[in-house]
Amino acid sequence: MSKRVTSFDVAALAGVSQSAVSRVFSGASASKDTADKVRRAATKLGYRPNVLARSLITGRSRIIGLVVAYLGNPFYPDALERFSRMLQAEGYHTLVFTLAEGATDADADRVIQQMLDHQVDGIVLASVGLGDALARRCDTAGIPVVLFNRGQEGSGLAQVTSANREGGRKVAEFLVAGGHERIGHVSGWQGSSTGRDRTRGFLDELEALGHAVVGVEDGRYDHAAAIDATQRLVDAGVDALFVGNDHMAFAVLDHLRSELGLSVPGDVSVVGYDDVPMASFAGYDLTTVRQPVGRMVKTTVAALIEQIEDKTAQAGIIEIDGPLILRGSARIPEGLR
Amino acid sequence: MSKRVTSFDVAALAGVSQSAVSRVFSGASASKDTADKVRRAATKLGYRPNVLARSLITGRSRIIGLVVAYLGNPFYPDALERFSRMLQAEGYHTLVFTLAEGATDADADRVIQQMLDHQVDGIVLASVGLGDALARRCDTAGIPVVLFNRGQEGSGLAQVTSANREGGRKVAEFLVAGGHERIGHVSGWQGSSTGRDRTRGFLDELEALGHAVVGVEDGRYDHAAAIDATQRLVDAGVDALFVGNDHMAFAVLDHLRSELGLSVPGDVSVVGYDDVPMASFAGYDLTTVRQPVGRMVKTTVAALIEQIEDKTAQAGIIEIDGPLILRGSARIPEGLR
DNA sequence: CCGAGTCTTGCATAGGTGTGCAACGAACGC
DNA sequence: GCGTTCGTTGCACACCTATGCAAGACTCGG
Repeated sequence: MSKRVTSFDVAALAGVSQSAVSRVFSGASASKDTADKVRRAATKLGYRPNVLARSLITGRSRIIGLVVAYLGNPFYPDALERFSRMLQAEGYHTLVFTLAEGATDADADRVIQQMLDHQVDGIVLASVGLGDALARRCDTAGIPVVLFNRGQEGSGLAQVTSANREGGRKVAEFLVAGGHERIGHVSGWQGSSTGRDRTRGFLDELEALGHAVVGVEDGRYDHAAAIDATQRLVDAGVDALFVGNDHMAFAVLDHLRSELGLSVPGDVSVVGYDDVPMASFAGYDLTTVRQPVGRMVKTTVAALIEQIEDKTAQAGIIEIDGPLILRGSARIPEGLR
Repeated sequence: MSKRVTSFDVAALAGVSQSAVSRVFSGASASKDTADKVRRAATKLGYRPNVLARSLITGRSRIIGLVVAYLGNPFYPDALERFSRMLQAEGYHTLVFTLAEGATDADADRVIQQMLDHQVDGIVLASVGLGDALARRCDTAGIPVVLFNRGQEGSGLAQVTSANREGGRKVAEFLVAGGHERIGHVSGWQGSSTGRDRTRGFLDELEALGHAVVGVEDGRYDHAAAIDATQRLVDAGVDALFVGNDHMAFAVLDHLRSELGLSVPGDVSVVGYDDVPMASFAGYDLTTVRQPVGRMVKTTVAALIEQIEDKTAQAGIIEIDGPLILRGSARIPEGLR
């Protein structure tokens, strides 16, 4: 390993000052002539600017902290992959932090501190399960934050979600149009805004259509809890279930078919939320509301970068609408066939 | 936002020199007395050492580059989550790079350069799909590298995989014991060591038991390719299939049941490889060889850190054995019930 | 031909830490 | 009491780049 080549080495070979080299590589103004000389010398020596030194002085690391709780729900790996790719394209990099669901405030503080230590330029909080405290602390630290797939009322933080209430509404409309009479709901975690919003949109629309809900059980975005909830709703005699996300819906389908021997959608229709890749597998073939991950990620990145580059940028609340994807797990109304 | 507090501020308040502060926080020797004074002043001011400055001077960033190709196969998100958590526990952080499967050497170089720019202390290459060129370049750059779930013959690089040949062998033994007569194989990508090794172990054992294979088709770890392969093997009349990983096995199961109307394991037994969480879902209930992700990740991290801390450490090849998990997708021999 | 204005360039310094070196004091053996 | 050794501390510098400032080069209109 040879010694690391610095901007001074390049300057010496090119016959200019170190500042000239710096200016060429940081995009500042420089004459065509010197720029050429510098570039030639740089490639000859294999020079690359030292990111650490650069960050140290500019105070900008071009690193984004991505906090995520649980990658078992395939929606998040998908998002993570897109975040990494998109940030890479924008010249940023992704430092991943995992924070278990049951994390205490002390854990959250530790993660925040570590992100501060690395001087991340911005933070994406990508998990419903992450407590409000974390978001507040990020914001207090003066670092741009965007909540991804997660809202927080009145926090003033930027947030990008799908149109959860509208999505819930669509499902209600669809199930009623399908002629279902005893509709139940395995909700997403009611401690999260996504869970609450989907539930509210669903229930509001049911009411507007003159239908009562047979029962609402909190599945807490958890496999086992969803199965318990399903059991209770089946006991109550449902003929349709709206499940708060696909991850739970798979558990629900398995339980209905394998444990209870019920036919889907013959005995019970099931509708999920997310449209993760697996939802289209023939084994599940799940009717579900699509969260347009690509657009959500793109929007999140754009919002974050805007905040980074212009500290006065207003933090907005952005909802992205997604369609209901019709598949085989729920009876389809005549008019839509 | 107040100004950032530096070691000089702490030194002034504690009545010592800046070097004393540095020594206290970097674990060098210092008297109990000064250490106390420094710590008190530090907490009072809320001081934390600047990681960038520290990395700049020591040349160690305490950041690990994790290169991953495709998170659609749920084995990798699982591994990623564990890597992040485990590295965090060891005081390292995870910078994620995605490299599409069809990435060119130029793409690979770009990623390498970016990792070098950030002075990562080590690199984990966690994807079968990543070309050999990338691994070589990482190594040439003089940065510790460990291949995760991916081998490379004669490269001299450290690598951690499961015992793929032994795994393939177990499957052959199991299927033969189950009385299957027409055994086929949808292989993992034959361009990867994992794919080749599983296939080789499987075929060697079949031969040793006096069985011929009906057919071997390369599924290339790809959904669509696996379905094509399955179709050809079904046409050839198989009564059992060993599929190169779970991700493909799900596609195979769906195709067999939904498209071809076959019963599993009545008409065809299916065995996968990985034991991703989804394999235990009732909808698939897949018999499969477990890759012990937890131990694989732990081993990888340990090997990497050893290389980082002792540059002369020998890079070894480590294989971790995993059991065959018996579920409902393959006929179980009498003796094992 | 001159003055004003614009672009370019080098000098010097900042950014915050780790560490070699030398000095210093204390402890200790004789 | 003196020489030696060892642990502690401060000084100064290194790490590598970006940038304010001032001076120089250059353009252009009158």
